[in-house]
Amino acid sequence: MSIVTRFAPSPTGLLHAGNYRTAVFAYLFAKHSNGKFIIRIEDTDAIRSKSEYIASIFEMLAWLDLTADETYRQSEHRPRHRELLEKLVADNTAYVSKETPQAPGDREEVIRFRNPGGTVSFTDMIRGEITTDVTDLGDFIIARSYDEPVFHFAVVVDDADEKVTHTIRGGDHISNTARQILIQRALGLPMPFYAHLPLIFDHTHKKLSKRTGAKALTEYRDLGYLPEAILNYLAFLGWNPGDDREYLSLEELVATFDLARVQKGSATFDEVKLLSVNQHWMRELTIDDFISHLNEASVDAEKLRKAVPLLKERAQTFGQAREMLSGELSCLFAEPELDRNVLLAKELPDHPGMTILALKSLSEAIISLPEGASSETVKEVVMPLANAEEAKGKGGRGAVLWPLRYALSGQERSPDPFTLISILGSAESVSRIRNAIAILER
RNA sequence: GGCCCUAUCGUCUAUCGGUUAGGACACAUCCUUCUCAAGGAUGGAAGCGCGGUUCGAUUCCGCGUAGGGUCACCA
Repeated sequence: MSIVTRFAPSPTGLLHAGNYRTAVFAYLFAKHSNGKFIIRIEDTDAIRSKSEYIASIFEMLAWLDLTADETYRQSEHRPRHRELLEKLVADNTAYVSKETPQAPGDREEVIRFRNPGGTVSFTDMIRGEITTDVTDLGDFIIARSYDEPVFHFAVVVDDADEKVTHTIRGGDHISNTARQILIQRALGLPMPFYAHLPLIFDHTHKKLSKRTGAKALTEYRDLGYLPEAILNYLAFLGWNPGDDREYLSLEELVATFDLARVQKGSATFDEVKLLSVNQHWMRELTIDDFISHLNEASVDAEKLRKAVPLLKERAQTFGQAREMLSGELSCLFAEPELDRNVLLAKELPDHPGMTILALKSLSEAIISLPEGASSETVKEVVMPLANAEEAKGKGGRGAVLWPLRYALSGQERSPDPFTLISILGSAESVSRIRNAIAILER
């Protein structure tokens, strides 16, 4: 059997990670066995559905690299829905019912399904057999009018028409399944396999929802998360490959994915873990790719290239990386302002002027450095001077390295001076050191 | 409240009756070190409770408890 799965979002807002997670699972399951992955936009709610949300869904799915084999809009199927609705009413398995409107927008006439009662059960691929007593559902509404089918009806018809073999969706649909099966039977349609995914909780331990502050996936993209990280993290919420691997690419996920390893219990969305997954994937990037993701045109390109290792080691998102470029790492691109007292922080009281002497010999050593010297080379030249100071037994290496690093960075916390010099180049480094000496001599 | 689902470290999870209950993230300590970051090492940290079944239960069953989902003319 050729597998067909679908992702059926409703475009009534920007989708969050929980929504896209069902897309990820449906996609992985289909692609694992070379099946089809369908996207069906459930836009039957004409009032709340917005085209901008539809655009966003396709945009984000493309961003995640989840490509659909077919795409549909539920609203395109109106004629088909109408046809089957009429059939049901003609069969007397559904009927037009006079109503007293309870809320604004309510119709005076709706179509209700004649509930046969009894119990309905199905075998969920993740949870096993689930049985529901369908009697207490009553004669539920399946359409507001012949041209306005309600979700349960449209889903059943569309899944069948689109030849969906596996309906993979969130666990919050479990209780909808029984009534959908009832409609299926009345229509004589085949029942797909069902797989209800464990829900994703937020920090309040409730189903992820925009109402309680779940971020839209677009926000993560804008914050500088990598799609491969989101994908990786989402796939691991409620599933695991069965071994100790933690970082899998889309290709590897497709190869490994198995519904049998999907968890039954809900999982809590953990931004801290997401961050670390994202950092992993950032570190996998080549320097060029990293820079293009950074998209930071306002700084010196050559220095930026050299700063990438620093960013990879410190930033967990590209947003953070950009912040660093204008914050703690800004000294790489602009001359720092120095505070005389900080410069002298490691100066020994009985050695007035020691810092000046140290900086002077440092600048002499650094000026002779070859162009493009690596931080290791710099270290080989600078460290002996610091060690010599330590050998004197007074200030230690810090007496040399602290003023050096501060002269270069203007910050009490920064990357080590060797790395700074290798990025700044010897000329600029010496100029900054001389600037520091001038401040001390003032 | 009715119905349904779920239950291993703080979090994501491994274990498909027999393990010193493993890994990852986070955390702590140490090492490295002028600072920060990274890195390395080490450590603390879990089977919800009670009954069964069994030679043996985290694992199977029942009950309890807890949490969640769902009860729309939204999807």
